[in-house]
Amino acid sequence: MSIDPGSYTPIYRQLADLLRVRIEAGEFAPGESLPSETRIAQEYEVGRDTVRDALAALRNEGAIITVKGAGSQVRPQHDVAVVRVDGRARVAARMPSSAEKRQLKLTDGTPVLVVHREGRDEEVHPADRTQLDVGD
Amino acid sequence: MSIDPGSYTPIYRQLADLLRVRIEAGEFAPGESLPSETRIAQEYEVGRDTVRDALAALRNEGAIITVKGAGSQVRPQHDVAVVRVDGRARVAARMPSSAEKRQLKLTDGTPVLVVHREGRDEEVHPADRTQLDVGD
DNA sequence: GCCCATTTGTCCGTATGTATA
DNA sequence: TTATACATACGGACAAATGGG
Repeated sequence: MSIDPGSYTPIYRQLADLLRVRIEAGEFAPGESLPSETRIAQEYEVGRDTVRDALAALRNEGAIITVKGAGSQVRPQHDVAVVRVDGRARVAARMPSSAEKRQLKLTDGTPVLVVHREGRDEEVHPADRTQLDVGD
Repeated sequence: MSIDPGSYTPIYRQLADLLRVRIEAGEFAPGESLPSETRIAQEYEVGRDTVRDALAALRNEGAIITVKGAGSQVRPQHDVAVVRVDGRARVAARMPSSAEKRQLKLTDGTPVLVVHREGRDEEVHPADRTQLDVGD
């Protein structure tokens, strides 16, 4: 499979799909680095900006993380903290505000879980390392 | 408040902050269009690319939605469907796969809620129009 | 239905700054 | 210190979608 410049699907999206397949196939282990943007641009014969668009898409869907100066890697799996939610509650999810993102040290593509309970403050949990245990 | 090109905070981020403030102040109602990228670029005297970076940040945090050919608008609030979750369950949140994004017609910056229950199929709900009612 | 102006999307280029190793 | 890699910011050009007339 390769890139078709004549396709109606944008190149950066085709490239993101190709990289996603390689990631899911296990070609890059979690925590392992992908090739550099320049390298990928050479391999697929596209501009670096196009590569960056593809990597941005993968970041925003939580597939990879990127560290300035160091490169991109498959998103490492965190240990999951199971948070018990007693009693009746409302649970929602959303993207963090920029303040929450800083405070909780959230990477791009990481939502938060929000727990509302009667008479209590709202709880906000990072979704990349939290599961809720609810009910009963 | 204005943009300081000499700041250590990137221009596109300063611009995103400025626009976020204007949105939160109610200058643009939900569903109401923001000025065009070109217009914003002129107003703040920055390149269109910088404006696009700022708008992308706002999209990915769920603050706005953008429609090709039509512009960006403050994210309209959906009616929330409350989904009752009976019994014990595990609840998580993550960004949708590209397939889920298409199927559920999710806009950028919209996570999904995932409900795991013993002996049942996993349930996936769009977080921009779903809340879970859990417990008891 | 069609045309047209507007607007966003895609893709490329260059240059410079900053973080990492 | 040096080299590599990503981040930011500007520019231009054309494609594609929208909406109004």
